[in-house]
Amino acid sequence: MTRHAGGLSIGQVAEKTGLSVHALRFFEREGLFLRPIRRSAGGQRVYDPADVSWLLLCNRFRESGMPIATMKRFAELVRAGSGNEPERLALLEEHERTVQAKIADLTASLAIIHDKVMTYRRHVEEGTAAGVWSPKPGPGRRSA
Amino acid sequence: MTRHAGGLSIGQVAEKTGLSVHALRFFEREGLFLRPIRRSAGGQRVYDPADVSWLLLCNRFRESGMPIATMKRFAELVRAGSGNEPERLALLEEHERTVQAKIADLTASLAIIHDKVMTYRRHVEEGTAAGVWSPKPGPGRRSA
DNA sequence: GCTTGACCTAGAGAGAACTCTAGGTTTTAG
DNA sequence: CTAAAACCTAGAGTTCTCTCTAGGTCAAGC
Repeated sequence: MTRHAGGLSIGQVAEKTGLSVHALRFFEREGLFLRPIRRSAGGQRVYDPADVSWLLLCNRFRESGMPIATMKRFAELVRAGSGNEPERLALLEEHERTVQAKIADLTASLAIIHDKVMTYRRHVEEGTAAGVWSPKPGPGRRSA
Repeated sequence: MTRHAGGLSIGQVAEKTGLSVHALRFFEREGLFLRPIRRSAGGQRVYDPADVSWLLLCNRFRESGMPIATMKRFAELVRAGSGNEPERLALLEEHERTVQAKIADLTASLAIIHDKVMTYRRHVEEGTAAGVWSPKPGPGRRSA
């Protein structure tokens, strides 16, 4: 695809964003873009750098577990133009809380997992087996 | 179900673990338990307290994003009895790293999301709109 | 001008982890 | 004893997020 005023092909955008071309088309069908993607004379997609920035933000949302439906909602608000900033803010704040909660949960789980790791390390080093799970909870307790 | 020597019904286990009875049967089919679940004379499942402890650990694994296939692998190692502790340790260590990475990613995303939240807060308070996404990147830059 | 690689659409398929259904049996409470 | 609640199996269905296929079209290099 010849340069369309700084335009990028779907393949180039895929490379820059780490998303597959399939995923980019999928996102478009889902209405995640801020505006219609331009097309070349031959019908191929032409992306602007702004689309790439937006996709990078979307990627952050995705990586932090935001469902596509929510990204879509956010995109709709942005597309609707100014006036709904409080709604956008509310959406972002809620997602922020969600992410904070997720981090807290993971951190709690991590502590427990780390505990098991330490327990197993001791056992492996010392060649003992006490305190780890066994099929029939043999002589002692079962806990690691 | 009459008490089978401290045994618990599937419903009781569901309540204690927060898993649905469907999920418990599913886990069993998937081979996530450390040993076959006993059955009452009438064919109903009878769980031991040890099964509940194991499920609670499994829940931690699940909540921290461990795939069922990996939990199954861990269960298999435990079922196989002692001797494979180094393998169990390796599995746990890898999961620990995965969780750490996940927390790091989320933390990075959170920083960016928090940034956007702060930006929007300012805009909403001041009634301005500069610096936030708009459909046609109007007068200024587009970044928030 | 032709081959090769990138791109197009519409829609099917995948897989992860459940969840639910249908049709029937067992337990428990009154 | 009986009715309701809980349980059983096997297997189909759901949700989410892509991913892949089939059957072409478009673009770029030699």
